[in-house]
This record gives sequence, structure tokens and C-alpha cells, in this order.
Amino acid sequence: MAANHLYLVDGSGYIFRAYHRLPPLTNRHGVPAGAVYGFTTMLWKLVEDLNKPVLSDVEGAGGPTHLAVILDASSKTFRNDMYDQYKAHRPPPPEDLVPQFPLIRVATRAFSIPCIEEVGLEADDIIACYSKAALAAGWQVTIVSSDKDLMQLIEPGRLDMLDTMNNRRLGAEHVREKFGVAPEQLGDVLALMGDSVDNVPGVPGVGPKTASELIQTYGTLEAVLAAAPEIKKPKLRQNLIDHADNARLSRELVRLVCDRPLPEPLEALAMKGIPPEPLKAFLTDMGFRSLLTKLSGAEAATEAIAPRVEDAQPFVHKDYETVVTEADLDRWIEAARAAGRFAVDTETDHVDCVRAKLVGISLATQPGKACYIPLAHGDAGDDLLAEKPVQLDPALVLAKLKPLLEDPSLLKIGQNIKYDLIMFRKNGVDIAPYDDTMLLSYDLDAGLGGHGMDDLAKRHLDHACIEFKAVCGTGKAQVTFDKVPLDKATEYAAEDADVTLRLWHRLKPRLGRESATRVYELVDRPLVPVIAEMERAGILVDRAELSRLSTEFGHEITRLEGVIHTAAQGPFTIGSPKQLGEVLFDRLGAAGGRKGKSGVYSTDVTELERIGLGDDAAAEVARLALEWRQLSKLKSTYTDALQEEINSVSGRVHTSFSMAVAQTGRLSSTEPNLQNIPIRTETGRRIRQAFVAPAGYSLISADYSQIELRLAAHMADVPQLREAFANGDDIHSLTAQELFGEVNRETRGRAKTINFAILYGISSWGLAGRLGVDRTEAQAIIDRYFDRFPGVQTYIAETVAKVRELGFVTTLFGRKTHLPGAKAKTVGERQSAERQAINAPIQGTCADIIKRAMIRMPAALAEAGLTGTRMLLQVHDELVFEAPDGEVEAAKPVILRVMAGAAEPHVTLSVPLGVEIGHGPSWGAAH
DNA sequence: ATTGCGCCCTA
DNA sequence: GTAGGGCGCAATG
Repeated sequence: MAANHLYLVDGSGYIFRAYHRLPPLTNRHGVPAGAVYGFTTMLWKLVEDLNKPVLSDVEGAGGPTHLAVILDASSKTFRNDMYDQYKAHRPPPPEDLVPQFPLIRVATRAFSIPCIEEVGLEADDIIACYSKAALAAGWQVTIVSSDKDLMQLIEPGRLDMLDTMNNRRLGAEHVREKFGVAPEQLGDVLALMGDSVDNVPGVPGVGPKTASELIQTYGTLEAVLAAAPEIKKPKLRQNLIDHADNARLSRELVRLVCDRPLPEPLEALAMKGIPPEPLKAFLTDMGFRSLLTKLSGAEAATEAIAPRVEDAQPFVHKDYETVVTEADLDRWIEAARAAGRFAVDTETDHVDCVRAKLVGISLATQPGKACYIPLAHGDAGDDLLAEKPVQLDPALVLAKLKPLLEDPSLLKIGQNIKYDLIMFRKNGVDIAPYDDTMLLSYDLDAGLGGHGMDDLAKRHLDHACIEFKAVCGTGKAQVTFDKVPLDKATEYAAEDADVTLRLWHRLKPRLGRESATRVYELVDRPLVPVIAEMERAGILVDRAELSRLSTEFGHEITRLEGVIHTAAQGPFTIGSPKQLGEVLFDRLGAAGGRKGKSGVYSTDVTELERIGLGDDAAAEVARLALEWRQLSKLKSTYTDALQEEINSVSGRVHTSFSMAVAQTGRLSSTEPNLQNIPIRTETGRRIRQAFVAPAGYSLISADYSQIELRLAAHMADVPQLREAFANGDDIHSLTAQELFGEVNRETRGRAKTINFAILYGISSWGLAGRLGVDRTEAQAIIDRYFDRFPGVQTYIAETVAKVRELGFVTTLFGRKTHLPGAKAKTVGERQSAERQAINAPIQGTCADIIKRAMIRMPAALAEAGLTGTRMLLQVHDELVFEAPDGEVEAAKPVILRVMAGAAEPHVTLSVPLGVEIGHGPSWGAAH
């Protein structure tokens, strides 16, 4: 006899998750409806399963015979009587989610499905009550939710949970995996760990891991509390003793109530099929055209208002293949050809791609269908791998893959494909054409979160990738990927390719819909091979010179230490802001002194300079400490560190440019950061002089002159500024003349500060601080600026209006920066977002323009026959080249032309782009 | 061994 | 007031 199977949908939980997972759609009335759309499709799928005996992916789990949606009726429940702080700090739901709550009830009614809520009970409790009743009647139960509190109810074979976003069944094994205990012990774990969102106190210092370990060791919460005095770790022991009451309270808070009378009898939840009305009316009203089409079985709607929701499939690591035979390799290559596009990922033995060796390659041809081709596992010989595993010959694999990876009719998809491009280039393979999911995400969602694979898998697939740490270990025990056994390596590497392919399916279709195609195709995607080549080239540094500077700085630092300790009447750690502050203010009695939030005196430059004006011991220490700070900064960050960064293979320094980190579209540089090499002080500039060209070569430095101000003049349409740039006039002098009626050193300096303040999103408070005037005076200056340059005021007003309305701003090339803070609750946060909104289009357009110049540069140099000239670095508005001495003079006009014309033809500026260029034996000399 | 903070280098 | 990365210290595990 087929047992009844009750499905209980956690409606409130679902809508919160759907809201954060799905795009912010609005229905045809302009009401936000993304979460409702998700909810509707989810119900649809559940209902469809009604007539299927078994869900395809789970053995024995049938579709529903009974179904209800459970909602929270009110925010106050009996738990608030127990503990008034319960859920007290939970932030209010987002503004565009609020109108969707009532629509959930409307949607449920449209399906003619019961919708149950009860005042004073949370949805979780109602679900518990129904679960208990149904189990008692011998029914199967499935709770449609992924809420951890509800996992307490799981009973093997009788009650499971369904995560519809992942299409994943959650059983006792899931609880065991996630919390290390059986479902019936979960309440004790949850009580110990607490929940910051619901404000369940738990025990301080006890997180999921410790809670799980304690319950695993002692069995129950009471047993843990009883054994507390014997626990070894002193802090944990004390916390358990001190907060035993909180733990018991938490236990009651997480306990689900299951003994209340049912609002509706079980039989009232029977599925009787879905009448076409009122469902059809609901779908029409909401404008869910694709679902409407499904319902009426008519022709496909030409343009559905909602995106097609990809059927989420679980990640099954055991299905990934390890390819070690030629026949298997051929089969995968054939599958990739047949698919027309596939994801590819390389595994290496080093993050540094100059030294890295290719260890393996993974491919994914369909979601869930991926393989790993190991090439060099166990080559080094080691303990983990007793003997070198059987693998295909790397040369053979590369020879077979080359036609595939270079086939112009096949799209290669990578996540941060710059790395793979470099690795394959080193092995004689030039991947083309390609897509990069990291850059797709960056161009769609900059400002909404990270763009690394783990971030994206979490955000779009609700999937936690296997951690690299879990495969290769961490710290001293860390091994390189070639030491990893093939089965583990396959799970990790193939998953990467699988995730990448699935992400591409989610992201690529959005590009056109969300107007990101232009910046992706015109700016970021074509930049990848250019940057790859710059990183591969690296720059030469004079190790001996850096070493000399290190020694020199070191001696001076030692000398200063002696003098400082004498003046301070005793030794202390000068590098510790805490100790320096205490010496200056408490021991030597310096006046003033402001403490930060961690209770430490501020000892930053402004503070030390202020103290240094005096003539007592504190002033002397402050002045000397400034010198000490400068030298130790230069030594530790530059002269010492840069020597370590010289690559043992190339003898040069290879930075890594991150293409998807900065919110505005800029690049960033790491390991080492070559975008913050000193230039402002004479001592600092000596470090720039250690960046050199090899014998017979020179370095060329070309930078845009005041590009951000020029772009502001164009974007805000300020005639005086535009003319001044066209005539080559001094822009700060002009501003001084307009604002103060006369130009001298002082007014020009103030005008310069104000011009920068505009670019950074002006505030009277901030400008006041910079100019050393009071707020009223700063505001008066701003008013005068707006009066003289009304276009600036309009630009700011329009930009702020735009970010408030749309939540993002755009550059002239269409690059978006999302600023969710513009809709934040606090004024401070909103104002901060507004300043970012004012700056991002300017800074971002500058980034777009120099990127366009970089993309065109290699071909322009090649066309001019300059085969020896290479672009090495980008520093936001500057490009650094290395050129044979014989090519320098010919290269300069090419570089100038490309940079000055970089916006054209896609963007036409009303101001010229000025470029300054110089060359010399070192970077310092080229300026 | 990892993490947050204060500080400071760049455009 | 914008955008970044990295160092040493001091407090965690």
C-alpha cells in the first residue's frame, strides 16, 4: 500500500533564501517579485511530482499526497516570553522583500494549496506539530526547507528534508556531516553554539565545531554541563560553568513545539490536483509568462519576464572521471567537441605561474559531467604516493588537446582564465576563444560580493566547493597538488571545472539582459592575454642596489632606536602603536591624545607631527619616531621584501594583477604590489630607481595627466574646465581664480584640494578637515564651487538620484558598480555609498580608458615594427614599458597616440587626454 | 598558525 | 571625502 506522504513547505524560510538568490525582478506592476517567482516555480515543481512515483534523484522518496505551505503569522511568539531578546537584533527585512510577503499567500492560494499560520507560533513549530501527527499516523514526511533548526526533526526512513534550491534531500547523514551528531542530538549542539541572527545566546567562545565535539564526547547538553569542571581548556571550562544557564535557556529556545492542536486536520491537506483557476489569473496578473505558457500549453512566450531557472543538479563527486587512458581522453575530447563549449581548468604545483609546472587538466562538458587528466602526480617521489600513479604522457595529452583548445569554433570557459592562459602558453597552446566566469561576474555584479570560484559557487549554486586546504593541507603540512592522490585530486579538480561550467550557464545569459556586454567584450575580456603577457614578462630590479638600501636603512633605524630609547628614558617597541602612544602620552606627558575604538592612542602622522612641534622629550621622540617609521616602512615593505620577490627562474619580479577585485574596475597588484612603489619623498624615490632596464634597454613611463579631473569636466559638462584643458591651462589656477578671485600659492593649493574633494564625493566635514577651516566655511566654499561650476552640482545630484533608484552607477563604457549601501538604514552608510557613487564613474571610466589603451598597445607596437618593446606595468594612470635603446624614440609617439586616443571610437570625450612620457635607465629616472 | 588593528605606501 | 595592498604587533586558537 502506498503510504501517504506529507510535504510541509517552510514558506518564510524559502522566500528569504529566494530573495537573496534570485535577481531583483519586478512584475508588470513594478512590484518586486523575484522571490515570489522563485516560490511559484518551486511549488510548481512539487506539484508536478505529485504523479511521479519516485523522484529521480532519491530512492524511495515519492512526491506529495498531502501538501501545505507554513508561514509565520506574527513576529512575537512564546519564545519572546521566555527570553525578551529572542530575535531582538534581527534586522528588518529588505525593503523590496516586504511587499512580497503577502504575495506568497496569494501564490499559495492560487495553487489551491492550504496555507497555514498560527498566531504565537513560528512556522518551525507548526511544521513540528504536523510532522509529529503525520508520523504518528504512519505517514512519510518531507519538510521543504534547509533550516538547521528543522533538521532536529529528521528521522531516517520516515522524515527527511528537501532543499529545492539544490534539489537535494537532507537526511540524518547530512546532519551527521554538518554537525557530527544524530538529528536527535542536534538541539543540544544548537543550544551550545547559539545563533547570532536569532539572538540565541549559546555559550561564548563555543561555535559549531566546539559544540559538535562536546556533544560527540559527552552525548547530551546536560552531560556536557555536568562534566564542565573536568574540561582541560581553561577558557572553555570557565565559559561552560559561567554560562550554563544561558545554555539551558538556549536549549529551550531551539526546542520545537510539537504538542499544539493542528489548525487544520491532516486530511485537509490532501492534494486534489490544481484547478486552472485561480492559478491562471494569478500568473497573468503577476506577468509570469513562461509559467502561463506552461499552464496553457500554448506556444512559447517570446519574452518571459522571468529568467529560466536552470534545473539545479546536485554535485556528485563520485561521478567525476580520472582520465588515464588514451581511449578515455579521446572520448572526452569528442564530448567537448560535440558540446561546442566546455570548461577547462589547470592544476599546478605553484601559485606563481612563472615557476609553476602543469600537474593536471580538468574538463567539464555538461553540468555534472567532468573529468580530471592527471599529468605529473608523484613526479617528485614522496611518502603520500607510494608509487607514481599511472598517467598519460603529458606531451601526448597536450598534443591531443591543442587542436581542441585552439579550435575557433569551440568556446573554452575558465574561472580566472588568465592563469590557465599562461600555463597553456608555456606549453605551446594558445587558448581561443575563451570566456571567463570571474570576469562575467565582475562585469555583472561588481559591488555585490567577491568573484572567486568559492564566492560564486556559494552565491549562484548554493554549493560549497571542496577547499584547497582539505586537499593539500595547510601551513607546514601543506603539499603541492602533484602530491595529492588521484581520487582526491579528481574530486577537487573536476569539481572546479564543473562549477565553472555551471556558473557560465548562470552568468552568460545575463550579460545582454543587464547591459554588461559592452564592458565585457570591449574592455575586460580582451585584456586578459595582455595582462597575462605583462605578468609573464616581469620587471628587472637591481638586487644589489636594494640590498645596499636595506643595509643603509637598517643602520639608520638602529641609530634612531638608540636615540629614541634614550629620549624616552627606557626601551620599548617603537613599531608598536600601543607602546609608542603610552610612552608619548603617559610617560612623557604629551598633550592631547585621542584614543581609537580599541583604546589605543592614535600615533599616526598628523598626531606625531603635532606633538613634534613642541620642544620637550615627547616632541623629540615624536620627530624621531616619524623618521624611524618612514625608514622601517621602506625597508620592510620594499627594500627587503622586493629582494625576496625576485623570481629564481627569470631573475625578475612578476607581480600578479587582479582583474576582479576593485569595485570600480581598476586593476590591483599583489605579490608584490607594484602599484604602490614610493615616489613622493626623496628617500622613497631611491626605491623606484632600483627598478631598472637590462643592458641595452630603457624603461619608458607614460602617464595620463590629470585624467580624472578631465573626465569629471567631461561628465559633469563644465565649460570653463573643458576649455582650460583644451588650451592646456593650469586647472588648479583656474579653479583658484573662480573661487577666490586671485591666484597665488595658497589659493592654488586650496583649489587643488577642493578639486580632489569633488572627485572623492565632497562633504563639508571632510573638506573642512583637509583645509583646516570650520564646517561652515567649507560649506561656503563648496557652495561657491557649485555656483561657478553648476554642471558639477547637477552631476552629483543626478548620480546620487541614480544610485538611490537603481542601486548602481555606470562608467562611460557601461561598467556598473553596485552600491547596495545606498539603500542602507543608517545615514552614515548611505552617505558613504553616495560618495562612492560620485567617484566610481570617474575612477571607473579612467580604468576603462587605460585598459582600452593596454588592449591596443601590443598590436600598435608590432605594426610600428617595435618588436622589442614590451609593456610591463600599469599603475592606474601610468604604463611602464621596457624598450631596446634603439626603439625608444620610435615607441614614444606610438604609446602617446594609443593612450590619447584610447576612448575612441566607442566614447567621444569633450576634453583632450593629455599624456606625459619619459624614459631612462630606471623607473625613477623615466619620470 | 591565523586574525584584527593601526599605520602607511600608491593613484 | 575615492580606490587599493602589505607590514608588524598583539591577541587569538
